[in-house]
Amino acid sequence: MGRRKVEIKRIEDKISRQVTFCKRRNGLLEKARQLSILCESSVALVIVSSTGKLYSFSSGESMAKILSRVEIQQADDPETSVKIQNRDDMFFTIGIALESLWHDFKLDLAEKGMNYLSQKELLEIVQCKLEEAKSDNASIDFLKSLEEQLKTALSVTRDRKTELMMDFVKTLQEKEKLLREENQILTSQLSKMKKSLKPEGARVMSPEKSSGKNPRETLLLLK
Amino acid sequence: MGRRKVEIKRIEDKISRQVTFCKRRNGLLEKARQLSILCESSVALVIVSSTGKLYSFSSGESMAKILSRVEIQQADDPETSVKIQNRDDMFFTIGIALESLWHDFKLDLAEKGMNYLSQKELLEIVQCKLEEAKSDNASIDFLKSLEEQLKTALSVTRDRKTELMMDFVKTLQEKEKLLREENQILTSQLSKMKKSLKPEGARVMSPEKSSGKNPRETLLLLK
DNA sequence: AACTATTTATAAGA
DNA sequence: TTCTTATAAATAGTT
Repeated sequence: MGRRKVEIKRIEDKISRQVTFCKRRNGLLEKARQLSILCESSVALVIVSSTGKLYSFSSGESMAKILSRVEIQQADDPETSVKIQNRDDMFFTIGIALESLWHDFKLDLAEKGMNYLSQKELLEIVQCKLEEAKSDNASIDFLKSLEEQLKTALSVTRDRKTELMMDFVKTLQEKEKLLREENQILTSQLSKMKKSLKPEGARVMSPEKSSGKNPRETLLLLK
Repeated sequence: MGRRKVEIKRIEDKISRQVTFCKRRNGLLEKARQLSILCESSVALVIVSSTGKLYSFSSGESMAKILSRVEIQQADDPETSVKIQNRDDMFFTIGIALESLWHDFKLDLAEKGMNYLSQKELLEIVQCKLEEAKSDNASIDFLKSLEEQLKTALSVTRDRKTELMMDFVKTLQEKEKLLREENQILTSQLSKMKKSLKPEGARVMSPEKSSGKNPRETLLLLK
């Protein structure tokens, strides 16, 4: 829809690519908004330009409703609930979670006395903050804290892997404790024997020779 | 763009709302695809109809690139990296994670010998499975496993907490190894001394009495 | 699910 | 950038 028909392939010219991005991005966002209103559907749209700038739209409401419906259903009958087994379920889940988070975020801002901002303005705030972070030369530790953030935000979500790891750590710590106890006993036995023996026989095979590691260093490593 | 101009407000007639949803949904998905190709941008779009059916599009590629760039930047200078402090950062993160997940999912399916499916067909599979799950009256345990799923699926994402725990586990395992070595040395020293001493003085203090745990059990625990 | 009259989006030019 | 405008594309109402 323009002066001439365009093939759908990467626009090579940088300038016109940027211009087209701007126009079509706005068009897409507007269409998303219209669809969500006209047809009472939930729409979540994220666009990231090739320069990394973020644009998004989300309708919220009814998706949040779906979410809460699912939650209620789950609460009613926790025994029949089924694990997410595959990526299909997961994608759907994430999609809803994303939408829900975004919706919450908007509510959050609204509560903080920004009731009169349009969604467009909200998005501008978000982008502005992200820009700030970038120009501060602060590379954001995005990914590393994703899990933690999710946990904070999605308080309903429980972390099984972490639990398992915690258990494993606990086991290891117990092992360590036992070993140290054993070590101590052996050491004390040894020193007592040495005392009772006095000079003879103690150096049949020195620990330094039987192992690459020096036990003193070892103990130091153990804090 | 039709026989007459329409106001952007909820379409009251159910039938025409559904028809419009179908038409505009397809239009929106196609526009999203075009934008992502023409302008090399990353686009993630989720649409949920008022009846709960899911439709989505995601471009992937360049978002994944952005993601890896962030990671590299982070790896280069872990000291200057900054925590996600607010929901803005988080939303962006989630948006990228979502997009990345979807992209991974598509790759996954493609690998599993479904190379010739169009994206449309892929989506149909997803929807079909979701429909199945619903009609099975199985309320999906969405949120409980969300975090775990994210962790499993986002192979690009490195999880700081997990990393820290892994490090911790590694340290513990090293400690364990050293302790075992030390233990072995002590044990061999002790047995040699016992041999050279023959009967006298060996049982000044038995390990079994100085500790509640039997060292043999301990060694068993250590595999 | 097609058709087609219109509206809307947008490519190119200014 | 922003606006203008010719034209392509999307789609509302109809069949």
